[in-house]
Amino acid sequence: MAEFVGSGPSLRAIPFGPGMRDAVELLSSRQRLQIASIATFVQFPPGKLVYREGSNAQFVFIIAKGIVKSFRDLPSGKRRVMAFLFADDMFGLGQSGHYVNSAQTITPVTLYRMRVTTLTETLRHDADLAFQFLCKVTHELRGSLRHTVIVARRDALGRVTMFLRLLEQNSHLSQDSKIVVPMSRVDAANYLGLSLEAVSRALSRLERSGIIAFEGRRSVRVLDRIRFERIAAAL
Amino acid sequence: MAEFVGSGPSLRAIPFGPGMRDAVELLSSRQRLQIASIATFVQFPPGKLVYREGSNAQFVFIIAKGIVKSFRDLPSGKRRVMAFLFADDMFGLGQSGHYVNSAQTITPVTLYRMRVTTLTETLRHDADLAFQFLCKVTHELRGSLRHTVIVARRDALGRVTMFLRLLEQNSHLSQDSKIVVPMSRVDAANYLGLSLEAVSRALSRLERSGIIAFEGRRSVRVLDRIRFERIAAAL
DNA sequence: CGGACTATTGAGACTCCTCAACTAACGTGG
DNA sequence: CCACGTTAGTTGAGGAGTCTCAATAGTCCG
Repeated sequence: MAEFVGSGPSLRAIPFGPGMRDAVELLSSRQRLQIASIATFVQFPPGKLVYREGSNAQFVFIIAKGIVKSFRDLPSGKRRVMAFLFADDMFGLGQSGHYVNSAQTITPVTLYRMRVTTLTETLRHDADLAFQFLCKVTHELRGSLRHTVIVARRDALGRVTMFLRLLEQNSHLSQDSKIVVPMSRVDAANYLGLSLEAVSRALSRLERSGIIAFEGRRSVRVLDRIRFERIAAAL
Repeated sequence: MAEFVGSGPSLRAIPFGPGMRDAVELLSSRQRLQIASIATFVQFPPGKLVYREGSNAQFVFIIAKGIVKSFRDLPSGKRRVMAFLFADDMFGLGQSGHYVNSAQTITPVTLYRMRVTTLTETLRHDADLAFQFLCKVTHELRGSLRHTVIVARRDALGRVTMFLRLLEQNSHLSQDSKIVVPMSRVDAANYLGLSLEAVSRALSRLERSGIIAFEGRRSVRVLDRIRFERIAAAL
């Protein structure tokens, strides 16, 4: 088995209990080692399909590094991106042994890969670990609810603005109002339930209005935080 | 403490592991008794606010009977219904000790109420129970993803049709294509991200097209299953 | 440097939202 | 039992916004 980077996998989440705040590394070093002991270390290039919707859900994954999209293809041929997944996120929990979404890498990605059966067995014997996974999935549920709120908006401008804010909050790296947009416009559009033209137009309007400024196509800086937040909140 | 009905609380969900299918009662009778031992039995009339968004998240709830809506009020005054909750559903898992949504009863409701601290303590000492809660939250996460797919559609007709299908799958009682719609048009509209006029028009169109027939305002029968499913799938 | 892909911009059609009026249903009190 | 008021739901007309189709510009990679 390959060597594990750092101190092993982690699960970023905000617990539901009182007295804790902001993002928390859920796992103790003991728990990280425990997961590491049942996980395999795998790497993927960008654009690689990790698994396909409906296929046999053998593995659960935790991201060590990189970005993954979870998506679903609809009968019409449209594609819905259900979530963008970052470091310390978990994915691959299916339904009745089958994946409900497809998963594909966006950047080069490093994953911890565990057999569902092995993970299940481990969780059934370690209450603390199972509880941390519960916190993590609850955290993902909240993320999904936020996504629903974004998608339910009618105006493209507001959706795109909320999306940028989401990326900003997510990337621990975002310094001095610089937001990295690691995915393509098409992926963003599929996440937001918009056409890519609408995404492009909304970004253009934000730029022309002096609210944001592009630094290359994959990086934006927020110039007018007041108006930025006003648009995001005006739903 | 009041007496508990039946065999105690349950958690309906579809596990992610292999070899299981369809809705499953997650909890063993031992686990039900364990939850019952830390839960209080509470009843609410229709339209009663169970808790308010942002307030202190002291309790977690499991529904024994009745229907609850979980919603969020937006700055504009609009209301987003994030989920309708039915028997054996759990709700009240907040963030950092605060509820992220408000919860309100729709029908008369009977709830199992547990202190978060007590539940947490229990889960930390019972790996099997924690694992079942994990399955349940995973199940709710899938429900939220379905919701996102529905809301991301542009056409009101399709959204309303998918909503009816959702209700049909959810209500264990739905016999011979009769679907009970227990919530108001406004609640449905807030769930679907539509105006109530749009919901009303969509239902009217479905009825005029001969696809559904109303039996009172809160009950519909699917007459043309083929076209019904075609509309639901045509996104 | 060329080609394929990604992204931007423009014009017309369609759908939903808003505003408004109207109808139906329900519960209350006389 | 009925009249009334309140709430819920239906239907209509105009305006705003996005989607689609189409063409152009920019970018990445061989």
